[in-house]
Amino acid sequence: MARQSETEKSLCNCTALRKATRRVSQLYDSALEPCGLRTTQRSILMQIARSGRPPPLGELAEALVMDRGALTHTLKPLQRDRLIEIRIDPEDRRNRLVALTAAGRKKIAESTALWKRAQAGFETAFGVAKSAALREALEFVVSEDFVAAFNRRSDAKHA
Amino acid sequence: MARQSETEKSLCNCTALRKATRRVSQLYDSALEPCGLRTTQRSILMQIARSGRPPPLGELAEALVMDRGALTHTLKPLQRDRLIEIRIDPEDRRNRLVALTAAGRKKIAESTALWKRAQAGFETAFGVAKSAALREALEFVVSEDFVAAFNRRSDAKHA
DNA sequence: GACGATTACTTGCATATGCACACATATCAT
DNA sequence: ATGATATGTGTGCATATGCAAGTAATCGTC
Repeated sequence: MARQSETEKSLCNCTALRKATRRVSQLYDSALEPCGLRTTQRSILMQIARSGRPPPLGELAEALVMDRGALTHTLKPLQRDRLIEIRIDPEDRRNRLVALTAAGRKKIAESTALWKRAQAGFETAFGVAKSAALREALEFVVSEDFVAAFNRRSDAKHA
Repeated sequence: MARQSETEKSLCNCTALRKATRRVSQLYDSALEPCGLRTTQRSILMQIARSGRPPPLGELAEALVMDRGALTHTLKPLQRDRLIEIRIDPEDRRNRLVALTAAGRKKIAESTALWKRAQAGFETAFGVAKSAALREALEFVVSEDFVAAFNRRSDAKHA
């Protein structure tokens, strides 16, 4: 008797992603808790480390698929805890270079064992191969190609 | 010459999810912008509608894979804008029943055309079948089975 | 029928994010 | 040089979330 809308599950891809992210973030954050880092914070520190040099804020934001302003805010706690340092680029004084401190590197090391446990939990539960496939799918969603295709379709707006 | 950690991509499933969610949320929110709802807000209204009756806050939070406290906060703007109403359950005065108002239903209707465009953009870019598969994968990640399996593995803690 | 345990929320505090607007610095055409 | 532009950030405001501690209402039990 119930109308369809009252019983069917949500088909929204965005909602599905947000739900899953809430759940998984809770699990990873819980695992990381002993080291005092959140997943987001660790991902920022790791991205800086992977850059091999202190990246300008904009580049870091882009790598993290994050708004510049949002990143500025998010860096505050890390800066306060002396895990990172923000310097003005002498080459171009508009740039802010985000650098890991010694404490930052140490914190990464400290968090890695905890992260591995969470990651192992995920891969055990979801499957190693399926996890890799999922990451690949999500990477595509984040790519320029995806965004372009998305907009090409929905730009059938009223522009 | 670069150390591996400086060049390899992140393998963190949680980070991958968060990145993708940021991107996709931006796209959907942008599409929904004309109606004044965010994806999260729309997903809340839709979940209430699907319930078929005003659900207690806790049940709503669970359906949305969201913390109760977080949901309480998130409902504030919707309540302020009179899209929902929160009533005390006469059957059990501890419960808060979250009900759609007429304006809420109207807002859902208003947002649906916009949502469909965003959803179509996603499905065009990612593929209809792959989208369905992705949602299914994400649904599993959200399930109790997944959480149980995740914890079984990572509970090799020091408890 | 009062007391302790349980359940359902609310609040306060902190981080996570995005957007629009204000600022500073760099570039470039004239 | 100089003003118009372009670029890279910082800030303020609003929503999104989670957790811990406090509060209210219910229940089970003696």
